[in-house]
Amino acid sequence: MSSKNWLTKLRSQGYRLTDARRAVVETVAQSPRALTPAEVHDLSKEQYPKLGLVTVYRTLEKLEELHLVQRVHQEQGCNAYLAHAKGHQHLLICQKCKRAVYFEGDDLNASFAKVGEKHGFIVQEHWLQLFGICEECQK
Amino acid sequence: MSSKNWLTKLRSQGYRLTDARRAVVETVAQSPRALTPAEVHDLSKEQYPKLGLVTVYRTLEKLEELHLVQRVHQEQGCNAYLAHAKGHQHLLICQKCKRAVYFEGDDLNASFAKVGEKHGFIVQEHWLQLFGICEECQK
DNA sequence: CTATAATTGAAAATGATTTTCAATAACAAA
DNA sequence: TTTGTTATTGAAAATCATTTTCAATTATAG
Repeated sequence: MSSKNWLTKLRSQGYRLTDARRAVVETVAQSPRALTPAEVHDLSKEQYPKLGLVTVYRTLEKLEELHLVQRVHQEQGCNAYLAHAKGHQHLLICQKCKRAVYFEGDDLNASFAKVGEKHGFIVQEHWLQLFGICEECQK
Repeated sequence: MSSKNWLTKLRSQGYRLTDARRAVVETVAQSPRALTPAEVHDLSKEQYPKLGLVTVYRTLEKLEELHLVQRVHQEQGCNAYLAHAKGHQHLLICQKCKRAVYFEGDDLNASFAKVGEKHGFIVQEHWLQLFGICEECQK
């Protein structure tokens, strides 16, 4: 989904479209990797220099609420945001350049339910992330 | 591994055994769920009231370094510590009581490598956690 | 028992995030 | 358009978790 659609969705939820929001949305929507609020701030200021860090936090909060971005957990921290994929997908993250790629894993659900059963649990959610080295970084 | 073994390991690494450390170790070693530093502090003070929160942080840091505990990531936060399992295991966490149970998933490695391949990645690590409701909490 | 050096807790410092607030700007309605 | 209302903004202050500093304490080697 492009940044234009994100703005449309924001608007349709009653939020106003401002230059600050446009800058944040563009930055996050086109990033190949998850970004921290501070990174979003730095990058977005190139487009809109007046942007305050507080507004970045507030905008990311709204984007998460609308499921346009998701929080990504990594060794280095758990406060980075990435454009959300449609449906339930999992992440493959490059340990070098941090590039994030979504993949489906629907065939796993059954085996997860089975693991739960074995321990008396009813499994309702799962969290799966793979870490490795991407094609680019292998060179 | 019991708290006694943890103390032995600490000692064998040259760390001194103090009442503060004994209290923290006992608390974490016998907990069925991951605990935040603040929770460890509260619980351990029952055994050793003088205990400072700073010492809890420092002790958890050492326990993590010795692979006696691991950090657990959850919706509510990513700063909770749990007794570590032997080898590489995954977690099954109850969404109600937070009880954590380890399970093996070695058969998954091959399918993870395949997913990576499909995207040009060499997969080196993975992160898997299941969330659900445990037997107790289903009642 | 003693000397040394690790460990401690309190207080201060740090860093990330949130709240407060007056000024600004988006946009619905005229 | 213009205007009025109200959401949004950025700066500064407040908060909260974590880390650092430091002088006093205490574990332990000898």
